[in-house]
Amino acid sequence: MNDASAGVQSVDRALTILEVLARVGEAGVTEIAGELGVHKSTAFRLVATLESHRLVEQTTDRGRYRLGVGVLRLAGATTARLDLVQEARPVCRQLAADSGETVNIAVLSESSALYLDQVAGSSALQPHNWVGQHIPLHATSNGKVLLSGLDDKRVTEVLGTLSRYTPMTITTKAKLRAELEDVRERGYAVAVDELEEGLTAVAAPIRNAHGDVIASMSVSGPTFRLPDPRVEEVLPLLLTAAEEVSHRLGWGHR
Amino acid sequence: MNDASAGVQSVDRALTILEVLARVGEAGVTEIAGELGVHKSTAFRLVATLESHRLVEQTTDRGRYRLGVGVLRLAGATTARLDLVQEARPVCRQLAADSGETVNIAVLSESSALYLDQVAGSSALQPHNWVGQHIPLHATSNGKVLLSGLDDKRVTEVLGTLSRYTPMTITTKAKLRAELEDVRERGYAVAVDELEEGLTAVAAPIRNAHGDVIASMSVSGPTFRLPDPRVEEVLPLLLTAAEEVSHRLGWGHR
DNA sequence: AGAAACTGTTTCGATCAGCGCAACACTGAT
DNA sequence: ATCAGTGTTGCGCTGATCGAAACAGTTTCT
Repeated sequence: MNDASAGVQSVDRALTILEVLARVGEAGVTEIAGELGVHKSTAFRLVATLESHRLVEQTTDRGRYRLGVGVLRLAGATTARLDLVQEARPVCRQLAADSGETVNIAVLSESSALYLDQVAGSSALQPHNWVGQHIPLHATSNGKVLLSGLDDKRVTEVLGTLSRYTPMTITTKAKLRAELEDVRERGYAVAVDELEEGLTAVAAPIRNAHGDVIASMSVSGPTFRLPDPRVEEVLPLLLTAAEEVSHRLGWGHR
Repeated sequence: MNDASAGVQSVDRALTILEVLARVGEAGVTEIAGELGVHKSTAFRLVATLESHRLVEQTTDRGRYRLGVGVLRLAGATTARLDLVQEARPVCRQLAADSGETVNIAVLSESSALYLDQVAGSSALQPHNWVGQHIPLHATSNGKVLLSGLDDKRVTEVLGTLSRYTPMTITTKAKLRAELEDVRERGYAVAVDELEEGLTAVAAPIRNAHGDVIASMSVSGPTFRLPDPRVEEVLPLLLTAAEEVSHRLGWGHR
């Protein structure tokens, strides 16, 4: 049922209560006691202590308990320290090392993708630095991932005209919409020679605690170095990296 | 500094550690032990237990500790269960999309405004995550709206000294009272440069089935992007959004 | 280099905090 | 009125928890 390696049991039980409440939403003292395998009174005292720190509060009607605003307060302090770039950087470094290619982090910003961070791959020729640049959404893997997090209505709002950059660029909204559907289904996006000939990129979503797509992480490099089979190799690395960052930002189960 | 009525001391100390970390961001075992007035080893064991639940994590470089992702996971569960946030979130999203600015939900908590949720606007960088923070009531549009829902007697109880943050901050109770009267009449509140220079916000009340003001919804952004005429444009969007949430909470049907 | 002064971590025995028990107050249903 | 629930509280016993001291590393000073 529980991990044997606890530490301070009393604290361990209290924290387990928080997890139980997170799972079931609301619970009474008796129910909690049952879940922990301890006596009612024990559960009560633990809950009372949690309550004194406002981590739980009891509903007015019937003495049941739920998570309280103290949690949000802690979360506020957490996100202040755990911002996207700071959390993503070590993961990006690892991914860049493992794949040997350049890794980028981008967010949606005013109808384009804004590149927030970049970690160069191990290769000799350095790509140019995208950080701070606004890049069209429809012609990049990052852009497609970011768009895939929006509903159709917002996609329409955000998209202007789909400029052509190469013969491979997607320029019709219908085709783009179909592509976005694929991205949502597969959980990643690929762009080969769509923005620039000879440039291949693959991107995956980064989600926050609510499950919203708040950013995109990509691996990119010259097309000759990233042919289809190589992309297939890199993909699982990218996906686990993006998921790792999502988890750090609170994207838990359920 | 500490409340004498603790409950389970072991748990109380552990939770205090979380609060300390929320305040200072990062701390070592020794520092934490000093703050609690306990021995190093005690602090260590408590921290280790918190770590096993991922509520704190250890920075790689130097063995210091900070709040971890477990907090965010709990926060996600908390907002999911608070009916207010759950009902408000889609409306906030829409409002953020329509206005392009950041939308917040705040409630009254312990003589200050507690920010429960935030949806970032389409602008480039995330402004500042207010969620979980306690903000002074007299210097924010949200605060004024929340105060406007109280009668004069309760306003007096809740208000302490009105600290000055900028030259625009309202610092006399008489002036604030007059402002609150205006807010009640108009049904919204504005704050330009009152908490922070260059920050403009406009807020409207969210009411429950009884008509009480239970929360406040705001649109905020840099003053240069929200001059008077722009505020006038955003206002109707905000008012209908706030009313929509109020309706979802049961306000309106007799 | 070496020592001193810091870290965080581990071990261990004494002790007091925290546990289970049982009684309590209360609500709603039978 | 009785029962079956709830959350809450006082009280002794006991083992989980605490603090001291030793350990294993860094960084800093001499």
